[in-house]
Amino acid sequence: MIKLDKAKTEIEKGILNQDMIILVGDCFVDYLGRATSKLTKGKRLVLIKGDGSIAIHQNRLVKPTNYMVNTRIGCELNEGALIVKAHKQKPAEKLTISFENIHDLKRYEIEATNDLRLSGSEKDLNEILMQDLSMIEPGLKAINQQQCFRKGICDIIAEDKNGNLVIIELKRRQADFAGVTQLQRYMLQVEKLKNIKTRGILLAPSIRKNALELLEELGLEFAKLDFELTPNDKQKAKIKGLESKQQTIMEHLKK
Amino acid sequence: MIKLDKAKTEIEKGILNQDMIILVGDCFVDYLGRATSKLTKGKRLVLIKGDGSIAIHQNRLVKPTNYMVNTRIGCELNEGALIVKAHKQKPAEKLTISFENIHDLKRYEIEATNDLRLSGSEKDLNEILMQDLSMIEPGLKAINQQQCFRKGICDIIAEDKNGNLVIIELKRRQADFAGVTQLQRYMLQVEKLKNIKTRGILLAPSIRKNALELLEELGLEFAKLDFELTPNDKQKAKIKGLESKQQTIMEHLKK
DNA sequence: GCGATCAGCGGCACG
DNA sequence: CGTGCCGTTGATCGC
Repeated sequence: MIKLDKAKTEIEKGILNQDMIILVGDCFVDYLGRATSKLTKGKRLVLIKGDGSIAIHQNRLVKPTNYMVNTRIGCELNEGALIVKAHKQKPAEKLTISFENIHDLKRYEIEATNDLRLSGSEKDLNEILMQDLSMIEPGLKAINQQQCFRKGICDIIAEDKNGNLVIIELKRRQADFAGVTQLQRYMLQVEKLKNIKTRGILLAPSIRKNALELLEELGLEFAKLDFELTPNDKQKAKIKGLESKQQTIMEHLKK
Repeated sequence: MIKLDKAKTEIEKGILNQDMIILVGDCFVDYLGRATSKLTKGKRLVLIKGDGSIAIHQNRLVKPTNYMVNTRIGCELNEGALIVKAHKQKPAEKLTISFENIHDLKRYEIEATNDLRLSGSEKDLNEILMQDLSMIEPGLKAINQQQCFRKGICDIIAEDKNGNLVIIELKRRQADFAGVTQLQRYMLQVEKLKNIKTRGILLAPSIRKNALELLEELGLEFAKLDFELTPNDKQKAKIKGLESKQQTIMEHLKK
C-alpha cells in the first residue's frame, strides 16, 4: 500500500517525465464527454502513457472500460482520496478517477517508439493487385488506385477486355453489407460523373450470404480474393488468385 | 531486474490464478494470424488478463501495438530468453513475445467485474425516442423498434400524419456516408417487401456535408437530434428536440 | 456458432 | 483541422 501523498508526487513526476505509469488500487471513475459513465468502486489498473493517453482496465477484455486520449492529466488530494483527472477540449471531455487507496504505483521510462511492421493490410493487398489484375479476370487492366471522388474514395478503377470501366472494392476479410453499399456508392458516382455504365466487383476472401444477395440484386459481382500471409520483408503478401483462376479454367474445360 | 526462471514461475501461477499480470522488459514480438506483424526489440509493457486477453503496450496511444483475445497463454525458457506465447483457434492466431530481460513483473488479484454504467448510447436514445417521435415531426408515431429484416435491422419504423411509412436511422454522433446508405438499404427492403413507398429520415446531431448531398440526391431527409447528456440514473439522456421543433415553428411564424 | 451493428469507436493519411 | 475509411477492428446482442 502506498501513501496517497507519496503517490501524488510520483504521478506528477512521471507525467512531467512522460513516463508510463501504472496505478493499481480501489477507485471509482466518472466520465463526462461524448457520453457519460460511472464505474463503481473496485480494484482496477490504470495505465497512463507519455502522450497523455489514460486507460482504466478491469481484469477482462483487451479494451479498457474507461479511457481518454490526448489529455492533460493532473492529480490532487481531496478528503483522504487521490483524484486523478484527465481533461481535454474538442470534444470537451473529463475523466475523474478517485482512488481510495493505492496498492501499487510504478513508473517506467519507455521511449515512445512506433516500430511495428505489419503485413497483410488492405493497403498491402491493393499494391500487389495493382501490378496485375488479370488474376481477377483475364484482360482486366488497372487504371487508377484510390481515386478520390466527392462521395468517397474507391479502391481500384480498372478496364475490362471489352473496354468497360470496372470499379473494384477490396476487402481483406469477409465482405458484408457495408462493403456492398460502398461499392455501389462509388459506382453511381463515377457513372453520374462520366455519364457511362460501369461494372462493380467486390473483391474479398468471402462474402456474407445476405450481402451476396444484395450484391446480386444490385447487379454487382463478387470475386474471391485468395491470398496468403507471408511474414516476409520483401513480399507483404501472396495473392493466389492466379492459380485458382487457372483451376476455374480447368473446371470449365472439363464440362 | 527479475530472473527469467523466477518470472516463468510467477507468470504460470498468475495465469492459473487468473490474475492480472504486468510484465515490463525488453522484448520483441511476432504475430501471425489475421495478419502478420513483427515488433523489433524494445522496452514494452505486457498486460495479461484473467480472461486470456493479452496486450503489448508501447508508451503512446491507448490501443496496444499487439494484442490477442480469448487465448491460451503459456511460457517457456529458451536459450536465455523467456518466451510468452498466446494461442487460439478460429481464427488461428499466434502471438510470441520473446523477453531478453524482465525489469518488472507484478500480478494482481482483481475480480473480473463488469459494472460500467454508461449513458447516452444509441440504445438509450432509441428508447427515449420511442416514447414520443413528435419531436422529430408533429404527428409522427412509432410503430416498431429494431425491426429485423433480411438485409439488416432498422432502428425505428414510424408512420407520419399522412399515413406514410417512415424509416428512421438514428446516429448518436455526426452522420456520414455509411449512415445514409444504411437508411437507404432498410428503405428499399421495406418498400420491396410491402410494395409501398416509404420516407427515410436520418436522425443525428449533425451530418457531414457530402453525406447530406448524397442523402438529398437519394430523396431522403435529415432531422437534427438535439440531445443532452444527463449523468443521472433515472434519465439516461434528455432529448431537446421538442424545444428546437418549437423554435422552428416560431421561425416559420415569423416569415 | 454466425450475423448484424454500434463504438465515448481509435488511428491514419490526405487535402 | 476536417474527411473518409480501415481495423489483426473489439464488443454486444440476437438468432
